[in-house]
Amino acid sequence: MLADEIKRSLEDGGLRCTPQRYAVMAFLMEHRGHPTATEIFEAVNRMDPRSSRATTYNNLRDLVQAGLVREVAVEGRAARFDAKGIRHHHFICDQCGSVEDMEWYDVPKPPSDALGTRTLRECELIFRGLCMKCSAQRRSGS
Amino acid sequence: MLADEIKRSLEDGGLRCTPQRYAVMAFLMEHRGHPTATEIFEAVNRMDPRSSRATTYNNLRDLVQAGLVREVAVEGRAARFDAKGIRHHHFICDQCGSVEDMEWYDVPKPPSDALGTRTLRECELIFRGLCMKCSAQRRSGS
DNA sequence: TTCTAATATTGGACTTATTCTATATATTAA
DNA sequence: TTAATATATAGAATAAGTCCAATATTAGAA
Repeated sequence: MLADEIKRSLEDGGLRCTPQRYAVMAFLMEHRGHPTATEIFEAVNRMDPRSSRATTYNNLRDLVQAGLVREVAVEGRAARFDAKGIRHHHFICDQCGSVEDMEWYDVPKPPSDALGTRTLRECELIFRGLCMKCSAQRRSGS
Repeated sequence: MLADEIKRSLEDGGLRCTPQRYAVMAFLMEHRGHPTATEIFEAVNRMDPRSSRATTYNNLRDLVQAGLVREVAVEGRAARFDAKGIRHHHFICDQCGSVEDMEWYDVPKPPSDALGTRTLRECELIFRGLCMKCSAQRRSGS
């Protein structure tokens, strides 16, 4: 059952399983579309229990720190979040800015002399171009 | 001479070479450290000619559209910019958030069935981990 | 259970980043 | 010159995110 799994992973991360925090985590696991903090806040408040704006931000920060959620690197002003599940790369649409998951595959690491004394944790790809919708639009005479 | 080169590249991009726009472009070419819009605005205003905040933002938008400048994909609130010159990947420090350039090397493209009808323009790598400074700090007993 | 300390939640004020609006100014083509 | 277009500007407006002090909830010990 998903509920227990979420509860356990929160506790493993050293976080109490409060209703608000649970709701954020559950929403992220069910909606793999890289929602913004505002989207998460609004979604959670359409259900019970309610959560304040500050709490939503606090919980997102805590979840990121606990390693359960990732803040996705995209340009644009609003942070986007992603429950860490299956690894994947990201495709960002030049035109509409949507962020989509792309199947994971291993990527050649940088040569160690380029890395210097940095500590490498992970390597992620960002693809850019036009998403399916914007591609179709442009082909059919923009 | 750099000045002429900048002037020409602006005009190639269909943009007039105004003093304010020139200043933004010149600053980005001389400071390859992914400055934020505010940093660029402040730097430009330490010199002549002055530029308003709105103009700085407008020019950054125009330069990105013309393909001369890239908005870097990072998490964090403020957009960061980068004069497109030599291609490179990015290293983002988990701890201090700094963004550093990493030497370019080609990356295997996704299989076309994963891509579907998307149009791919480019593929960029994001490395995560600890930068040299934060790495050293942690080694010496945090 | 009941109690307690540590953690969370809350609304609202505040800060910061960015965009918008209206107007003035400069540049280019005719 | 003139009209059309592109730019620049200050400041207001919006959006995203943070901070705070008071209150409530939670997990675990007694």
